[in-house]
Amino acid sequence: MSPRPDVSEERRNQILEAAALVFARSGFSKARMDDIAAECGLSKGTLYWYFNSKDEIILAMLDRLFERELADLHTLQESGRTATECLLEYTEIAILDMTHLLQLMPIAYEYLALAFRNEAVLQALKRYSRSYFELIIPIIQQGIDNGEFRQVDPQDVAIAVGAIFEGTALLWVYDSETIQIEKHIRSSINLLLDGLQA
Amino acid sequence: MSPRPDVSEERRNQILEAAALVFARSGFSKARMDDIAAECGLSKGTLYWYFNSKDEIILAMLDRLFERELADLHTLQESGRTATECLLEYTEIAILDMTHLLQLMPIAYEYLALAFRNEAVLQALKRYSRSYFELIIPIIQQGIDNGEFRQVDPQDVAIAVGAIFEGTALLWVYDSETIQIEKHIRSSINLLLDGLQA
DNA sequence: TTTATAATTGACCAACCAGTCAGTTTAACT
DNA sequence: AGTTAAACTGACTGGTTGGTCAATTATAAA
Repeated sequence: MSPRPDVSEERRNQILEAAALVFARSGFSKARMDDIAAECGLSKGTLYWYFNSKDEIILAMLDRLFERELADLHTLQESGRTATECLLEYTEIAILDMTHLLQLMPIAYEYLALAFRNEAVLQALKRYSRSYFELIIPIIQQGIDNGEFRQVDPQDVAIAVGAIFEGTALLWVYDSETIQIEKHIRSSINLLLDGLQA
Repeated sequence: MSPRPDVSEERRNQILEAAALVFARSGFSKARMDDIAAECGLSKGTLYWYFNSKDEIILAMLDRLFERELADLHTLQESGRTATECLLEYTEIAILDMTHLLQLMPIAYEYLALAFRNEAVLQALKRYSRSYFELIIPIIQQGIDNGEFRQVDPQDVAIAVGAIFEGTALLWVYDSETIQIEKHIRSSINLLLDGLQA
């Protein structure tokens, strides 16, 4: 029945990959559909065969980005180690993700701006955020339970950790000469961990 | 010699005020010059009398935003109090600024995205960032010198503090139901301060 | 081969909007 | 009252670009 093999998945990936590049280079609004088409070696018409609009491409691309990052975080194994070790490994994974995504950073911030005006984007962010908390709060709770950390609100700590990750990346945009993402995320997390010792 | 009184300052303010509203509402690119004109009750022609382009309005508006915030931070008096007290007061001022600027938050993130592609924007961010460090590092240094804090790198701490401010605001965008900016900035800063005690 | 249809193309269109400018109004100074 | 020039207006234009679609191509199945 299908007179040609189904290349939908391949094409969609191809398009989203190209879109990420072009959006990072020019920003969401300055990026033209023709640019994306050129970048992935397809025609504009084909983009519209696989996506209904420019906005749909933006949304799909960002969903994909977050999905990947969450997948990485879930590689974190809680095998018998201490909570401190878990948090430190978590830190290394997050740093790795971040350095991979450096070139896509501008997109992340446009996405945030978008969240104020687009319910779908906001929901995606919320899902991502909550997955993060579900992952990290139990680790901290465990640290408290086994006497490794003093009595603190695990949610407060999780938020502090998250704020350090996101905030350091943000400060790096402010001044990439002064801020070294890897070094300063590590030092901030360590300062925090020091304050948690029982 | 001037056949009419000089209203330049007044007009420029009026335009920038309106631009902030419209940009926050629609985003930089969707916002039309006609919208800004309508918002401030002037004609499009008049906007171009005071500014050469839409971009120039964006730049001026953001300079203004940062200028104000820095001015607020400089109200911080270091009069004889402890470094801890200084940092806590600093925190309260930053929280106050942030809650005032909540509705302008989307602009802040578009601005960040812009920084990757616009040297002028990047420079403005860098200036702002460095003013912040010049303000806060000495406070921490003082805390170390008088034995209030243990031996740490003051710059590392300053970066951690900054990351907590910016990062918490960012997490709030992710999930404003879970994150309470005021409460969680305070709790994170306190966790950090705990780790600094000598 | 022929057929059927999914996949692809790119010229084209219509809407949009930053920026222009010829003309009008206002108020300080004669 | 008249003169001057800054301040202001808004209809208009030209370049741009998201989205369309009639035509074309590729390929699995008959």
